[in-house]
Parts: sequence; C-alpha cells; structure tokens
Amino acid sequence: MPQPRKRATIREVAKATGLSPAAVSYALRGMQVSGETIERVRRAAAELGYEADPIARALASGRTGMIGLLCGSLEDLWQQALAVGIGRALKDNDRYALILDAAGDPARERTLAGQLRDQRVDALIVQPVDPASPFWASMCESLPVVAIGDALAGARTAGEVVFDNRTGVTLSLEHLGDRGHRRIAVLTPTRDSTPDRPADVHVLAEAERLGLDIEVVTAPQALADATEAADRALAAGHRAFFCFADSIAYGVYAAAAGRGLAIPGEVAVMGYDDHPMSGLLSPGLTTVDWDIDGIVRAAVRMVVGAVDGRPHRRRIVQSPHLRERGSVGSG
Amino acid sequence: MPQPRKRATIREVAKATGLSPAAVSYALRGMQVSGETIERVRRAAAELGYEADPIARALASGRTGMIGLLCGSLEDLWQQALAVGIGRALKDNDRYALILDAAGDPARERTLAGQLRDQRVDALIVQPVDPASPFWASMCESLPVVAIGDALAGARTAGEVVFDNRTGVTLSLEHLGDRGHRRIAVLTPTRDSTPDRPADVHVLAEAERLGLDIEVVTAPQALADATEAADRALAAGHRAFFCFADSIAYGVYAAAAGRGLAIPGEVAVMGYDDHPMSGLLSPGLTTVDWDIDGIVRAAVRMVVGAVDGRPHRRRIVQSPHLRERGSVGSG
DNA sequence: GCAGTTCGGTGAACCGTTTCAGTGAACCGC
DNA sequence: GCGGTTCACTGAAACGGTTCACCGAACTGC
Repeated sequence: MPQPRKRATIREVAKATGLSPAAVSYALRGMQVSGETIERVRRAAAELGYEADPIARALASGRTGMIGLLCGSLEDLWQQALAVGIGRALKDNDRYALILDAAGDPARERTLAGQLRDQRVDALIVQPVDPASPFWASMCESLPVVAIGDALAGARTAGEVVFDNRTGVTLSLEHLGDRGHRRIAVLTPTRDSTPDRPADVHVLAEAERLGLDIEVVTAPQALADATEAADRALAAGHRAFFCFADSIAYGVYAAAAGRGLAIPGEVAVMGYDDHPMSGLLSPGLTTVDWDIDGIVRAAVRMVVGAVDGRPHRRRIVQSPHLRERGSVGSG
Repeated sequence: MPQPRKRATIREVAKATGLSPAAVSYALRGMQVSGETIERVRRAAAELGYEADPIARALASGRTGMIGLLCGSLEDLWQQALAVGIGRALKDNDRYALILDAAGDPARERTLAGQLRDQRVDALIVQPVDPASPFWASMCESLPVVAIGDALAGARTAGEVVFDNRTGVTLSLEHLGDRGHRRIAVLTPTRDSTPDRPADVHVLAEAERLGLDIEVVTAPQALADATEAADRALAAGHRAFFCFADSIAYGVYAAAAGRGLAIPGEVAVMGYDDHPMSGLLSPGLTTVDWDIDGIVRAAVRMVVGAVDGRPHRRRIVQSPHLRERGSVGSG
C-alpha cells in the first residue's frame, strides 16, 4: 500500500506569499486581484509545485471541467470511433472527456448517467440507448445534455445531433428492394428490453410500404456475437441482410465466409453507419454513411457552448447518403 | 443554466434516524454498528433518496472505487478493443474504468497519469507510450500501477502484463525473410520524440541478423494517416511491409488498393496484434496475435488484487504466435 | 470636502463525507 | 463489586478548495 506523496496545499502557498488562501484562489484563476499579486502567486505556486486539487475544487465549486460521454455500446466500432473523435475534439477545446459504456443496457445507461452527474461533470454527451425514458427530463434539469442519434423525448436538452434514420432506413430498404431482395433479415442491436426506437418502428412501416418480408433479429455488435447471430439467420435460410450497424454487417461477412457463401453472389449485406473499415473489405460494404467528423464537431460545439453559456445551435439533423460498394448484388 | 436538484445529505439521514452523521456513515458501509441500526439507516436513506456523494467521499477518504485506464493511442483499433474489454471486465468486478487517451504523446501521457492520480483513482492501468520515463517510479509510489505491453523501467509496479515483443518481432521478420522479402518498410507508431522502445531496438538487431534491408517509417494508427504513410512508402518503391499494429496494416491495404496493387501478389503485408477485423479482409492479414482476453483478465486480476490488498501474480509474459492468413506472398 | 464607487484583499463559512479519539453502558470473569 | 473488554455510538477535526459578506484605502464627481 504505497503512501501518497504529500502535495502542497493552497494554505502553504498563502503562507509563502503572505496572502490569504482566498486571495491565492482568486489569483490563480485571475479574478479580482492585481496583476502584480497574480504574478507573485504564480511564482510561489510553481516553486512549491502547487496545483489545485481537482476533487476539493469539485466539492467546493460543483464544477470539474470534465464532460461526460455516455456511449450506447462500445462494442460497436463506429461508436468507438465516435467516442475517440469526441475525446480528441474535447481535448482540443482544453476539456477532458469521461467515457463510459452503457453496453446497450437502458438500466445501466441510467445508472451511469446518474453517476456522471454525481461526479460533477459540467455537461453530458449521450448517445441514448433508451431515448424515450422520462429519466432524461430530470437529467436535463441538473446539467446540460447533448444527445447524439435520437432526440430525448420530452427533455430540454442543451442540443441534439439527430440522425435522420427515417431516410437512412428508407434508402437501405429501397436499395435492397431495388436489387430484387424481398425476404430480408434485419439485424439490430436493440435489446428486447428497450422500447422500440423510432428507427425500428420505421423499418416496419417501410417494409410494409415496399412489400418486403422482413424478420427482425437481435444481434450484438461484438464481432463474435454478431457472427453467431448472422450464422443462425443464414441457417434459417436468410440470404439478404439489413444490419443496423456496420459492426453487425462484419459478422455477416464472417458467417458467410464460414459457410462458404459468396458476397454479393449468394448473400446480400447492407450496413449502416460507414465505419472506415467498411471500405477495406472485399467486396466493400454497401452502407449508409453519417458524417462522423461533422457529428463530432457539432456535438462538441454544442456542449462547449452550453457550458460556457454561449448561444449555439440546439439542433442539427444529419442526413445520410447511400454508400454503394458492392455487397448487395441482385437477388 | 439548470439548477442542480437538491440532494439529501448524510446529515438529513442522521436527523431522520436520530443518529450522528458518523453513525450513518458507518452503518451504510456496514461497520461497527448493530444490525438493527443498519436496517433503520438503510430504510431512512432509501426513503430520502440518499446516496453518498462520490466527490465528498473521495475528498475525505482519498478513494473513489474507480480505476484509471491510460491508453497509448486510441486511434489503434486493437487498443480500442483492449480498452473496451478492460472496461467491461472491471464492470464485472463492480468497478468503474476511467478511460483516457495519451494519443501517442509521452508528455500527454505524463499529464494524464498525474490527473488520474489527482482524481484519486484507486489504481492505474497503463499501456505506456514511454515506458522508460523516470516519471513512472514516482507514480508507483503513490498508487498501484499495472503496466500492459512494456514493463516500466525502474518502477515498483503492482503488476505487469508484458508482451514478448522480441519473439513477436523475430517471428514477423523471419516470416517476411523466409518468403524472400529482403527490403522491408517497418511502419511503427512510435513518435520521434519517444525514446526507442525495446521492440524498436530489437527490430534493428533482428534485421541485421537476418540480413534484411529495412527502413523505419513513422505511421499513425488512424486509417487515413496510415494510408497516407503507406502510400508514400509505396511511392518510394517499397513492396514489403512490417506494420507494428494491425491498424497500420489496414492503411497498407487501402494504399495498395488505391494504386491498384494486389496483396499478396505485388505487395506483402505483415500486421501485429491480431484485431478481429484482420481475419475479415481479403486476403486475411498475416499477423502476430496476442491473447487479448488473457491480457484483459490478467490485468484486471492484478489491479483488483492490488487494490484489495490480496496477493496476486505480479508479472505475466504474453507469447505471440504467427497467425498466417495470406497477406505475405513470396517476393 | 463629502457621499459614492471601485479596487484589492481578508475571515470564516461551507461543500458532504470519513475517521480519529473518546464515552457511557453493558457484559465478563472472578 | 471491581478492573477490563467489548459494543454502539458521538463530536469534532480533517480533506482542500471556493465563495460570500465585509472592510479599509484610494479614487471619483461635484
């Protein structure tokens, strides 16, 4: 059990400069003190190796300078990329991200969001698993929340970067339909316990409109799990897949390879999200792309704006495009 | 600016139960109080919706129950997978991971490690960018540190999961040599500012031994950057690549495709790490694999053991195997 | 020359826990 | 019935900052 090295406290800096702790506190944050004093305090602090204790600061001020990032499921490569991107963008804004993983579980999502609040994060960015939960309304009461993906129902968010999933779904299903696929397995990460998301509901509506025969199958995004789910669907005779995440589509590639089935000759696959790896597969994965850099920038601008109390756009809708690469042949 | 909902404090619970705050504190942690009182306190706490404030708790006790995870570079897909894996494994041990990204920068690594200490994480897991820094010794004085990858020089770590990079490098270079490749571009994420890591040094020694003509090129792990670096190497006439991360090898695939060069016919590529996606490419990426689940389990066991003061293995060496998939033809 | 500001700074309360050093009562053996 | 433990609990001091209320001195306008 190593003992923590004793750090200098604000009182020691005060003693060294002959000022009160309060003055030191103000000086180091550049408030209400003369320039000459600030310089003196800076010097003394540097000499003593003093740096304000973030925990004590958080307790007293209620702020931390950190921003919570609550991801829906970090098994998903695209969401991993999003998290990394947001982390780096926040760093460029001199802020730190606290990244947590809801693992696709609505209950866990609520727990973690509450913990981030208790940790005094200045704001929260969330890619909600369960956007319909009334919990979000109370969350938005206590700190600025920026939602990515789906808007939070009935909550006063500080901003939202909404994906136009209706268009995304329509593009995907139409593409499959145009290529002659009528019986389609829809692989979605949504857990049974999650209330139907707008996107999922829209899948049913569009399938009806286009006269498609679909079966919705739950598939986790981790490659091994997705492969297993895809393999079961292949065993059940499915040959056309609409995957609600590129990560899941990768599982279809793996499962098809395992059964010696060729893509796109014998199996058709559509992804959703456009992860960088999707362009590297053979054939490339046909998918629907979101502008991930744009999403990152928008979310970070919103959250930083909200924290600093600056005006900012509260709502941006991301439109998808079909990225055709060859994984959907004619059926 | 939303106002934080007022939460119940320990004093209110004390008042409600007619006990002192100290008694409540003890009761909720099941220490030194009668079972009947514990039950009474529990009930009152539940009724008031009381939960101990983690920040105040951290300030008073110096502990948080969180474990810091400092990654070398989260641009790397394999490291992303490792981070996610560790996060989930810690969750299974009822602990939370605080994930930070050093972005390949030794200075940033030191800064972030210090911040995690200041945040009172109970322990730190680090995949060091700069394992030779004397900084780690002082870090290990103030909290348990578990190192993944390279051992920390001159530091009393709580544990280390060391990769046998010597063997990994030897396997890789021998494989390339056996297939008749003599002139090899080594793509490594190591920044110029980083002191040479043992693995990098070993590359030079082994190249010498095997009579290979190598050129070391710095390449970031982000796909776009790796592709660019690989493209420059291709332009310089390189046709055989040893990439020090699968993520970098993906860049070679992309660059080769961009120039219409076939793998393995015209370009040979070796990866390092074995990310799940590597098996999905065509041809599959020949690489050196580490048992990522084993690494996760070992690191988590070590860190949890160190925090709980239980005895645990302090050092595990991971041995690599060659995972031949077809991306290295005969040159 | 006097009320009214502004400036630079102080003292003390406060944030919400944990923990150390007691303390009174019950219980023990003898 | 007496010293010695144990038990269940209390009071107050940390932990290391921030912030509020206030204060004297130096300006300001008139």
